[in-house]
Amino acid sequence: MSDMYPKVVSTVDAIYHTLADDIFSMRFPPGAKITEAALCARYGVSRNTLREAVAMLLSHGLLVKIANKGIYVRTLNYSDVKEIFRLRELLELEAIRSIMNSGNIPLELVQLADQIDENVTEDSWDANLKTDVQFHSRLVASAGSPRLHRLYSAIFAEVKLVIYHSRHIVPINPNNDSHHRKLLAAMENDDLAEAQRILSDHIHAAVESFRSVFETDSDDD
Amino acid sequence: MSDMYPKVVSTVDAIYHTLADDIFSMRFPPGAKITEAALCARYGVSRNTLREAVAMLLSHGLLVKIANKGIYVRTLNYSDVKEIFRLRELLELEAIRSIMNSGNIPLELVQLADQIDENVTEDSWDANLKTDVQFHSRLVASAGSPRLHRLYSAIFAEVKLVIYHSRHIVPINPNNDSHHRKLLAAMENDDLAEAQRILSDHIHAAVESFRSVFETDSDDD
DNA sequence: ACAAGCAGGATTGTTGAACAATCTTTTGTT
DNA sequence: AACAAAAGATTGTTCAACAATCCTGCTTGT
Repeated sequence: MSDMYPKVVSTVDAIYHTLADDIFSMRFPPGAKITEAALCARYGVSRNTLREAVAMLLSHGLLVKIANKGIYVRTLNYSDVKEIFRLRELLELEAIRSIMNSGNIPLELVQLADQIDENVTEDSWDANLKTDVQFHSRLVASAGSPRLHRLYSAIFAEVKLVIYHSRHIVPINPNNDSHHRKLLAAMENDDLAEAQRILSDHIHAAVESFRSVFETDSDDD
Repeated sequence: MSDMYPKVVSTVDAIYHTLADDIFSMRFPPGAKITEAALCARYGVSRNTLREAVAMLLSHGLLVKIANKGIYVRTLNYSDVKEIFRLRELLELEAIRSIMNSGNIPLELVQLADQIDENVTEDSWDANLKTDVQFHSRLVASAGSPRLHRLYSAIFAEVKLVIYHSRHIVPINPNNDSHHRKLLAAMENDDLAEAQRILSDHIHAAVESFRSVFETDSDDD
């Protein structure tokens, strides 16, 4: 991090996001070995600062450390994807319950859902995906439970890893029939079971669409 | 950390646990201000190492940071307790589903449940509590999902904070009727609904027993 | 007497360099 | 060719320094 006039976020946070982006974009592909010295040079920060950022990435599952040996970019197989999305489902279902319990659907979510549907006809596939990711992130954030959000953060980095790494491979968009709007409608309608069913279907469909990307020979179930 | 012949765990890990213990035992009471320099002196480690440990405590919720100001020991109110135990319930229920799905109950859990019941007549209240905590921790660990365990870690430090801080205040032991054995029996019996009910009751009873300890005037439901 | 503001001290944020511990690779000897 | 020792690379940890920010208390002008 070179010159930045008034410090807005901590250097550690900035490096965290920069490094995460480099992983999402495959500039550091799965399995790649990471050396602290190389990253310090790349980002222009001290080793201590970098190590704090790396520690976060480790705790969020984007990096894997082998003691005294090295740090590697996480390699995911299809079992991992299923595990990640199962936990994601669990937490988002809780967010839905919490929001419905509070009695009002945040406008922010409605806007994001609309945005997704509007863009679906255009060829802005990447922007659409980003909005989709944001919808789910904000869904959990609006549940009003800082700890639920904390737990979600601990799995969401891997969710993004899955989504972004299959960005140009996944055969067809599984989100093109207004899942998000229907979900919010069910929540508005006070129909918890329906809302949960829509979310679960949405997530299960996503997992299924990732099968071809992450399934390898050495992968049971 | 002074002399230790062959290094077993990293210094950061050691400091993490030592500091956590100091918080659990109220040597650093809730709301206490923590200064890095003081902790470095207390534990005899460098500031960088200490900062890495503190970062973990922050991500687990035991410490709270206010930027450029200081670090404070988390102060919990009854709303926090309810939130913490709700999430704990969510994750442990998932662990139960996962274990039952795998088809066999780990012996380790049976042994811990037996140990709890055996000790309940003795006056070893503290040891019993520790075993209870361990049971739930191992329950999630044996689910065979590293990420479920990771999420659980992100909330379990606060669970321990609640339990240990009310150690000598909570009126009566809510665990004295073989909850754990009954839970395992239901799991053995392939009765998911019953197992879930037992766990939820166990947790809700615990939360209720903490009400008097954590409830303050400025605390709505 | 009292509010504004400035100076000084304390604490965090970040850097750079150093050395020990451990792992990997190369080299050297038989 | 095989095994052992030396050299190199990387992580783990420490120390010292300085910048940025916050808190405190004092000075000063009215």
